[in-house]
Amino acid sequence: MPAHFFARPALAVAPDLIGATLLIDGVGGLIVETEAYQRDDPASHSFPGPTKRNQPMFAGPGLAYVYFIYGVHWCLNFTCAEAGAVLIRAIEPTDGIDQMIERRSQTNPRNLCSGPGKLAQALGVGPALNGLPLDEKPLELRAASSGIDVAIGPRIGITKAADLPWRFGLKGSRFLSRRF
DNA sequence: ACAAGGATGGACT
DNA sequence: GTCCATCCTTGTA
Repeated sequence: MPAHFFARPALAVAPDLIGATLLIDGVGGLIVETEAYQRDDPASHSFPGPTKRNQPMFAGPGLAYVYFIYGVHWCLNFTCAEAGAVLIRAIEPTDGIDQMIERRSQTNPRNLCSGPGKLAQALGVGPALNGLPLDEKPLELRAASSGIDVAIGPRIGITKAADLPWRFGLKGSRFLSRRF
């Protein structure tokens, strides 16, 4: 993964992450679904300006941004240029599947990482990861191969700016959180 | 100090 | 399809 990969707007980074490999302590797989969140985007955590929670989004590109939602789930983002971020929404498991099964108490491969909360649990994402650089352990990222067919659609689970087509996925993948 | 609501997932009808 | 657990963050007084 080139050093400047994340030093671009989230809207440019998000589709390029489809097909990339993400590992955390050796556990992970192929990123098959992402969403872009930008600074002047009412749905973005950075929209109201700097706060304690969104600190990593204002701390520069190439960092992990981890937040807690609905009192239950953790979600993993990669920070980009201009206080943007990309939400990692689904992964096709390839490495450390046994550990994912243990963490998720779930044996169906399609239910291990098919959603932002699920993949966070399967990969052991928690507050300890917040703000960490993406090019250092325990994180490992490898760029996608060329020729990836990317599907585009509106983002999921938001009420503000819900019509923007800023969700990206690997076309035809069986590991998405939802169909496009 | 307090109330509102959320980038979800699992259980259930 | 509907319902809702559960708690952190944020805006407001």
